[in-house]
Amino acid sequence: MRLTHEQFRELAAEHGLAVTHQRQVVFEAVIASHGHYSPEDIYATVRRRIPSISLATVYNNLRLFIECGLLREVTPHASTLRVDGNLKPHHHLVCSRCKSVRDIEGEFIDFKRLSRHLPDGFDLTQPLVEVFGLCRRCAAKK
Amino acid sequence: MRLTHEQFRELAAEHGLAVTHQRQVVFEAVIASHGHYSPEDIYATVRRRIPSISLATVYNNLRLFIECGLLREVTPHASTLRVDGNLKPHHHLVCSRCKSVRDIEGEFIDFKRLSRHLPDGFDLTQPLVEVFGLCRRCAAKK
DNA sequence: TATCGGATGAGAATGATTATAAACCATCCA
DNA sequence: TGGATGGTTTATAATCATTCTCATCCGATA
Ligand SMILES: [Mn+2]
Ligand SMILES: [Mn+2]
Ligand SMILES: [Zn+2]
Ligand SMILES: [Zn+2]
Repeated sequence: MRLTHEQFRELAAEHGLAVTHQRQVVFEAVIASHGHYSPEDIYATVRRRIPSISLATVYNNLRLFIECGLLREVTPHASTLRVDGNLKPHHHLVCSRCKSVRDIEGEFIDFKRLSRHLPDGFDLTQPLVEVFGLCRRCAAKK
Repeated sequence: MRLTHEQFRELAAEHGLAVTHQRQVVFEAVIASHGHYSPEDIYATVRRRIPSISLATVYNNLRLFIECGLLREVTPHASTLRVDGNLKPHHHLVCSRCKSVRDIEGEFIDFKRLSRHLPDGFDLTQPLVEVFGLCRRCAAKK
């Protein structure tokens, strides 16, 4: 996908964001990437078009886009290590906003259907699933 | 759950780990916690029993336990931010070892059944699901 | 074109985690 | 029981991703 200057201007207006050259180029780099990349990756790409851009600007804009819902965060966990002493296989329910984690019971995965969509050789012997949403408290605030 | 010295000794032997006092106390702290805590949290707990213990020891042993499968990591993503320009709702398949992320298609979640197990007020309007396993390459190595 | 508030860039600061190296100690064996 | 051995612990330094600070810049509006 390639955005015209005009399309990005409209998107930005919808979300109350000022239109700057850096912002447009960062956004386009992510959209065009078709992957799940890090800020450093994006930075490297964007520098080819704007050599003077700063890494902080990339971070700023990625955060901004994520908050607006213009981009999705692939790593929506707490940013620090958490460990679990519950060794019984179980799934987790995670709040995308406050990052709280709860155990969740129940057989709600259709493994037959899931396995049809797995890439060849992917090992799901001990499948773990995390479901993301908003906990009651965070849903109320929003 | 509370482990006797003897039980921990057996567990450690099974996994080829030396038995030390610090190691036992760290492990017990996690098992007893019934939650999803950070190394700092565990450190605070363990210090009540071993005031001289070092934070590095807590990190060392948590890592070790996770590698052995004695504990589970609640945050099995890459430790740095990743962004996704694909705005279409979709799910992810994540390799627990190399942290690679792939999009996955298909309706393999039984939301009716899932919602029966949700805590009251949890908002799943835009559900995201991550399925963890081992990619072909990592499954081959192991 | 002049003004103003938000955006940018360079570099410092922060915070989590890991690396280093010396002291320590669990285990094994004489 | 004492002594060697190698893995473990500790204190601290180093690293790395990310955020902060603030001076400068620039896009939007009139
Ligand atoms: Mn759990
Ligand atoms: Mn994706
Ligand atoms: Zn929440
Ligand atoms: Zn892998």
